[in-house]
Amino acid sequence: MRGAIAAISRLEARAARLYPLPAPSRARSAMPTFSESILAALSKHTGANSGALKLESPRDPALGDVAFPCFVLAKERKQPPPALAAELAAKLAGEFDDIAVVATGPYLNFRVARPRLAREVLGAVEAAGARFGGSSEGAGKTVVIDYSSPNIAKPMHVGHIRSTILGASLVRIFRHLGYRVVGVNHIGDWGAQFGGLVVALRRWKSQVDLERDPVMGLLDLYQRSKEALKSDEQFQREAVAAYQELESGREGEVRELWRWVTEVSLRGFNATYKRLGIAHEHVRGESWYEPLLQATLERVKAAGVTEISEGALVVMLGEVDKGLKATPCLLQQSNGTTLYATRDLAALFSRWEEFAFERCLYVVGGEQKLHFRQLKAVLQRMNEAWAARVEHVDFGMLLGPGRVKIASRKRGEVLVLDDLIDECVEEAAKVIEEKNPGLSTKAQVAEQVGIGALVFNDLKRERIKDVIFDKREFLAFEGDTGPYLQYTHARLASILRKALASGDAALGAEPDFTALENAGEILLRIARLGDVTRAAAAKAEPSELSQYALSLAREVSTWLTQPENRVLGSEPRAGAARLALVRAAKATLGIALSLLGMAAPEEM
RNA sequence: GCGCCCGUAGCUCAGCUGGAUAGAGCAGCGGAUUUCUAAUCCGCUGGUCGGGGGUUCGAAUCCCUCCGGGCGCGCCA
Repeated sequence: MRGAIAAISRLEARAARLYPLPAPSRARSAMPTFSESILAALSKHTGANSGALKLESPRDPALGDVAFPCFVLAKERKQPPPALAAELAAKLAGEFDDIAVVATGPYLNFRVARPRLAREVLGAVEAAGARFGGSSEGAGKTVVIDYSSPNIAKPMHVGHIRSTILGASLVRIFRHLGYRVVGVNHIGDWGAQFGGLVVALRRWKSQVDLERDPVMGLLDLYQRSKEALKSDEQFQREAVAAYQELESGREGEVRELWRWVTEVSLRGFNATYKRLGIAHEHVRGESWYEPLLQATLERVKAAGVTEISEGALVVMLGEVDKGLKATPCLLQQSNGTTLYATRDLAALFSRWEEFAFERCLYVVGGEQKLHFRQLKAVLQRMNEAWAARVEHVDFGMLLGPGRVKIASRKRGEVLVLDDLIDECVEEAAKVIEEKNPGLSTKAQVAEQVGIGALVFNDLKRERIKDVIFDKREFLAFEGDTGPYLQYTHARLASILRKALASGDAALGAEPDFTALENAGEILLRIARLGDVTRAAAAKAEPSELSQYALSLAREVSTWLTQPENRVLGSEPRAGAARLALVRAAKATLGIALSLLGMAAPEEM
């Protein structure tokens, strides 16, 4: 994937040399953007603070580019909104030479002359390059994102897909905004079940294939150990002993086996992550926090918020969160052992001390809402001011067609993530064979498109919504899918490639932006990438960007299809303007795809 | 029982944090191909925004209530 990106940027650089866009430098520093101009003029004539004036988009693009609803102001002035709109329209008429103002009922609609709009938007894209839509709002701030977090000794299955894909996208989004991002993989490498696994390894190692695919072999052993734990008392005793030995920290056979299991599991995970373009900054197993558990308990106790209830150590939470009055947080069982919450609390303290994060996001399914709400409430009771920085980024469940549960662990059926990815890639390869058999990079593109379909399927709706996992639907590669976005990108790339190859007359020409008269929606859409990216980060909601990318791709596709917008071989100055639009749309769509964690192929 | 979430076209979802006539995709029907890539585009059909109250100049959006569905609820993770 890295290679492809390098190739794209080489092409970009070459294209930029051949047909430079209007120099944005002076325009950006000296001239306000059209929305700034509009806000300033409104502020001047209404006396209202420009921050209090809210601009929006007209319902119908034919009405204008930017709208100002006059209701609020009209009420203050005890004036009918349409009258105020008309009055303001008259006053503002003389303010601009390239922005038209009309009053439409209670609305004031502004339309920016296409040359100005184009210069401004295309110039901003050109100036920012790959950083377009980004900012430096996160400079000096750290965001910790806990995502994916699989358990060892089992392959990643469809159940891990949502956290992995959502988290990976959030990592990219925050990074684009200048944050230092620490992607954390909190590996489940601890627990009583490893006692059973160790015994299973001792007994049946030779009966399974641990050579070719160790993780699948381990899964087999893990399932057999679960059976044996139920029926075989000798096995049970050995398993308990093995887990005790593991917990003791003693070096020996048990520790060695456990370490080996961890290693091969991580190796397997990393192969999958590599295909998805994912690399965590911080990989740490639950086991790492074991030595900190006593100190964590002491710390909570010292804060004076614990009590003993039915023999267990708990923190009552009703006083900081009424909804939790019936559900205290258990930190230590009556037999002395610690719990899930204890471990997460230990990890949280450790992360705070290590990273002093601005936000700490847990990309974990909605089933665990109570757990994270309790963790935050414990912090609140301890008067930790940073409790508010901890967020549970919850998401809906993965369901099969007909809303039935899939990947039920109880029955031991696992839909292995790698197999699923393979299936998507194979399907993509078939479509390529059918649509574009001459493509020289078939295998690479099939990988990009297949994975793109899978990733986008998970990101296109709000994360809280359940995902109906219907292969027939997202392997169709039609409509609102990842491949649709990639295809649009490839078509734009194709135009640029052909312009370069043929030495089109538009390449050296001075752009005539009046040729972009009917491209206003696209330009306005491009201009919004920054707002959308910020919203996606603020809400921890990648679907903001998915929906944005779909809108942009739809508008671009429509525009490209109209014969009058033909780029190549048209009148050179008009062609130059259209070529500039194509370049900016491609760059913008490419950035959006990359923020979602998808490849943007040049051809497909 | 308690806590939280969801309910918009036949299906899957948008709806710019309260604004103008509620929009896409899929499915169905009908069109566009000597293609700057038809993995596309255009048109048609399809709506009591779960029901009922309320707040507001204005509600799919905010509040209350009921209905339907889901998730969770101390010694698992």
